[in-house]
Parts: sequence; structure tokens; C-alpha cells
Amino acid sequence: MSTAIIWFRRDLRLADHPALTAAIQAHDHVLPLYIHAPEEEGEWAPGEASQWWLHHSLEALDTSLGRHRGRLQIVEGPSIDALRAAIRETGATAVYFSRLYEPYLIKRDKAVRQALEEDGVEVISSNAALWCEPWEIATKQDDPYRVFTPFWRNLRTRIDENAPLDAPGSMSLASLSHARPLDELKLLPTRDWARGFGEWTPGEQGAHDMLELFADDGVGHYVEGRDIPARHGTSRLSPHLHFGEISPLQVAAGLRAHAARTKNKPDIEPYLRQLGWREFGHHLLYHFPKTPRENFNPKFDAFRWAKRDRHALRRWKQGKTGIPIVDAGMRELWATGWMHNRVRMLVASLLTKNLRQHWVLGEKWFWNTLVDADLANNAMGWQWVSGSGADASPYFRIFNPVTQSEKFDPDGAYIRRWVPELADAKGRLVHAPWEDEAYLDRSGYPRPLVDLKASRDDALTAYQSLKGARAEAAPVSEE
DNA sequence: TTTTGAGTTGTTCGA
DNA sequence: GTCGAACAACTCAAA
Repeated sequence: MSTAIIWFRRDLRLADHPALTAAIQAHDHVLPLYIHAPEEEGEWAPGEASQWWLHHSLEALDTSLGRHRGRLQIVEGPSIDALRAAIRETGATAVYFSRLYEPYLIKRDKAVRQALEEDGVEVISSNAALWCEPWEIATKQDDPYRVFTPFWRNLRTRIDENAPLDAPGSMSLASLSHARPLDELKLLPTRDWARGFGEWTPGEQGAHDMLELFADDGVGHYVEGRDIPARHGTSRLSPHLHFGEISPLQVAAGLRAHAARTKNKPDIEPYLRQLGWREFGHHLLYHFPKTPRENFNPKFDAFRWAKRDRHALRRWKQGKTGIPIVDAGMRELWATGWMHNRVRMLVASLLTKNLRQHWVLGEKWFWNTLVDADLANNAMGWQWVSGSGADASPYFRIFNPVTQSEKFDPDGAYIRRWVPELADAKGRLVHAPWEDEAYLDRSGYPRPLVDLKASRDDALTAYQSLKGARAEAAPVSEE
């Protein structure tokens, strides 16, 4: 009788799980193991919102395993010690896991693999998170891509081939004598926060429910709907994808199947293209592993950021910048652990361009407060907005939050929802309340932190100074 | 090797 | 109100 360990990390599901499927096929029993070792992720250990999600997702996985008369076995790291202890106790001869792409986790997993193989244990890893792994796709010159569109043209031709795997029908689950209760990991926030996260349902079932919702009423008018923050026009699958509660393969297959049995077939391509950005983010992180902290485009190393402004940063975090659409977004983030994509760009543009604060400051705040915080996507997004990234926005693309607000939140429904001080604002005032001094005083809403026009001009001047500078990011090759 | 076309999400200004 | 042009120059990817 043979036993294998299935080492769960961010693949917290049972269906379309190649590692789990392979382990069950080759072994009589599997030990479902989760190792808590945040120190192995260093400065990018999960933030508070992510920990909240993780807690509930582990709980959901445990419940699913309960239907197979087993429990998720939770232990503390270091990972290699925990694996060796589990191997000693169960006599497991193999460890299965799904690959991760953060540079420090690639390094850790390599070390774990090597140590276990020296012990004579078989180690098998799989792809459970991406349509295409970062090293499987390259330009004709065999370089990593740095521009999205050609990357997507290439990737798009490869993603219709595979069908997702079914969840295992039955399996025999092993257990440990020293597993710990989930609560002991203390993943839930101690302060009174995260109550507003209740709209989310972490876990595999929650992920599929969200997909169904999006397939029914969302993907069909995604192109217009995704830009309206007052609506649920986006998929809201990002945290589910981050924790691997659902795979992009399942998402694409699910949308395709749903479209096939709908009368007027919705066009799912624009949404798939957005998932392509998720893949692109992983591609970039793998080939340019320093981009979570350093400019992708080294030309930006010469950029003159404004002096660090703690006061402004605090007001930005609290949603008290005095610019309604920005404050609405920052408050939505604090209340729900999530922010609409369009608004993410606006708050990031204000911080990095109007306030000229370094993009890493915003990246760190998002890391702590987003339930979907993902190193690849977060770094790519901040660098894109600040102009330092791959496929960076042109220097002159500085969002005007008032114009954007009028365009994408025309009646101010989103602002009124998150900024109640402005609930009764009339007409244009909901977007720019400072245009009526008397109203502004009455509302109790703060004056704007910056003059939008003057700060825009300042930012343009600062970007001018980069002209002529040139440099190029060099990819880091394997080994 | 050289050339060519293109590059997620914008804003402002003047006709 | 609507529309088109200007806003830099550079690098990427493919032919």
C-alpha cells in the first residue's frame, strides 16, 4: 500500500487539479497537507486581506475533503521539515504539488525538491495555475515577450486544446497525529476589519458560483460593463484565481460551454484577453524577477519622484484625498478587500503622477489590503500606471479623475455609495465638489489634496527630464 | 541586417 | 456638443 503527499499551496481546489489526479492514480492513499510558512515568502508574505481569504479558503477545502472522510492536515513550516516529518509518519514515497512562479518560491521549491530527492522521495510538480507557463512561450528570437499584444497573439493560439480534469470521484485520505487546527494559524485580523468582506465566498464552490454569475450576466456585455465601477461588470474572479480555487482553463471552458447553450452567443474573447494579462504578468515576473521592487524600464531610475509625503500617503490610504472617485475607490478597497479595475488605475495615477509618490508605496498598500493581491499582477499594474513598466503607458497619459468619473460613473452612483458625505451632491458636484465652496463646507467632505491641473503639469515636466535617457531591462535566464 | 508597423485602458485644445 | 490632431521618442517583434 503506497501513500503520497499532496502539498497544497495556492491550488486550493479538487477539480482540474493535475497534481492531485496524478497522486491518486499512482498511490493508494494521499495525505492532503498544508504547510504554514509565511517567513519563506519574506517581504511578500500574504498581507492581511489575503490572510483573511486564505483562512476561509482552507476552511472550504477542509470541508470538501470531509466529503471524502478526511481532513486537510495543517502544520507549520519550515516546509522541508514539515514534509520530512509527514513522510516519516505516513511512509509516503512521493510528494506532489502545483508550481508557483514567485522568484523566492521557485527557489524554495527547488531546494525542497533537491532535499527530498536526496532522501529518495519522488517529487512531482504540475501546472495548475496558467494556460501556458512562462518558459513555454517566447518570441521567434527565443526571447521573453515584453509587449502584451504579440504575447497574446501567440498565447491565444494555444489555449483551446486542453479540457479541465474532473474532481476525483473517490480517494482514500491519510492523516497526521500532530496536525493543527486552522484557527491556530491566526490568519484572521485581530482588529475590527474585514466585516465588509462578507460579500465574498472564498473556496472552490464560491469560485464556481462567481463564474456562473459572470457567465449568466456579465461576459456578454463585458466590453462596456467592465468600465462601470457602480456595476458588477467584471468577473470578480481575481481572488479565486489567485488562490487556485479555479483554474483559467476551467474559466475558459466554463464560459465557452455556457456560451454554447445560450441563444445569442456572447463574445467571450475580450474577457479571455484580460486573463491573458494575468498570464503576461506571470511571464514578466518569471523572466524579470526584480520587477516587484525595481523599475522594469531602468530609464525610470532617473525619474525625480517628489519627496516622500507621509501626510498625503495617509490621506490617500484613508480615502480622504478630496477627489471623490479616488476616495470612493480607496474606501471600497478598505471595506471589501477589492477595488474595481478602472478605479485602481485612477487611484494609482493620482498617487504616482499627481502626487508623484513612488509606485512601490502604492504597491505595498494594495498588497496588504487586496484579497486578490498577487505579486505578478500587482507589480505589473503599478509599473504600467507609473509608466516604468512593460508596455508602459505613454508619459502623457495622466488620468483626469474628474473626466474619468463623469465618463464611467456618470450619475455618481459609485461615489455616493462609498462617499456618503456626497450622497446629496447635485449634478457635476458629485465629481468635483470643490466647485461650490458653500456646498463643500456643508458636506464635510475634504478639500482636494492637490490641484489637478498644476500637479499634472508638474508631472509632465518631470517626465520631460527622462527624454533621451535610455537603457534596457535584461531578462534573467534560467539557472 | 535592416526595415516596418505597432504599442490596453488619455487629455487638451481649437475648429 | 463633437471631432481630429497633437502630445516624444523609443523599443519591440516580425518579416
